[in-house]
Amino acid sequence: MDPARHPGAQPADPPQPAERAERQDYVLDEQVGFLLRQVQQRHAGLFSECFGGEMTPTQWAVLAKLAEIGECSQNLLGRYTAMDVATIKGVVQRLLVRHLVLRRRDPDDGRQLLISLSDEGRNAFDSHLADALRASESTLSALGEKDRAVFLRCLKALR
Amino acid sequence: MDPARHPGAQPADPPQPAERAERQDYVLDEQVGFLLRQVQQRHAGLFSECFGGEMTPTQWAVLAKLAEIGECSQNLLGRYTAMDVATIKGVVQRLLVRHLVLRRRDPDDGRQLLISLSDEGRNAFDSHLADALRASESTLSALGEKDRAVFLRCLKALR
DNA sequence: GACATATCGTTCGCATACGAACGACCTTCG
DNA sequence: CGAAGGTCGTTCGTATGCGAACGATATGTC
Repeated sequence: MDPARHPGAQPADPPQPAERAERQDYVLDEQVGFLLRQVQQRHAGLFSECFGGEMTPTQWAVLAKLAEIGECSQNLLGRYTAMDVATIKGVVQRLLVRHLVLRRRDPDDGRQLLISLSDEGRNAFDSHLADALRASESTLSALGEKDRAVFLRCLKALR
Repeated sequence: MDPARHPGAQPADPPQPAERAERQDYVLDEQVGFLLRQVQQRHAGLFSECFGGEMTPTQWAVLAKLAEIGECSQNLLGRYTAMDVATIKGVVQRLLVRHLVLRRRDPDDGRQLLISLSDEGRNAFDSHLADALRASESTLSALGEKDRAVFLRCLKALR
């Protein structure tokens, strides 16, 4: 099939040359957002593959951040891992069910919940560390050394 | 993290210097997936801002692709816009409710649904074209000309 | 101490995303 | 023709992601 060709499928009235020019200038496949979404999708697939489907990128991010900084309020944890309060709540909840994290009330601030890695969670982090590195590597495998550096620098600048 | 308790009398050469180095090497904020998610989130916010909250990136992608190629089966439209069959169904459904697209059975293939822009959808595309360009521009505003070119090239290679 | 304000966590609704299973339909091969 | 296999669309379940509203708690100010 040659789906890219739809010769006369749409009348495509020609009375507005200016708009038609603009319309031609807008190629979806050249837009940052569209490309970003696709790269993220591919990464998510590779990530799931590397982890044997046992962990999502966001769940891993929470484990990794907790391993990095230790016990932390749920709210702050969300900020560190770039998750909305509603999102971090769900992620923590699912990790709780799997006994990978612990949750307790902050004795000094009744509003906060303190989240930390359980022993099981720490083991999970250690045993999946290689998977995480492979996921990052796989995602970038199409780029050379130089491009990777520039690409990562750009990502940090755009975040 | 210091379970260096080796009850037995082992030769005790440096206890896994590789693993210890690995754990320190893994900084979440340096991982491509984590950065990608954040950049995408920022873009989504800018996109919503530019469009006055009237359109999501995926909905816009469908309109833009339909404007580009004309009538198209729902399945193929999903492939063009990088959406799962379950996802494209929802997006098309929401556009249908807003009367921005039309849907009809393919007379030559009873399985397919043919999706196309309505007049209203074409107007919406035209009137939001500037918003879309502003969204792309805003997302990349932190990068110079050269970096933008490299960045976009990398994104296309990683997709 | 009391009130205004701010923060934290929860919940709801909506919108992507994807895997899996399913029925309907088309094509191909024997 | 008829069976096998492929494609298309739908549905379900699960998991992000965000805005908004809400109650509970802390803090700052008077």
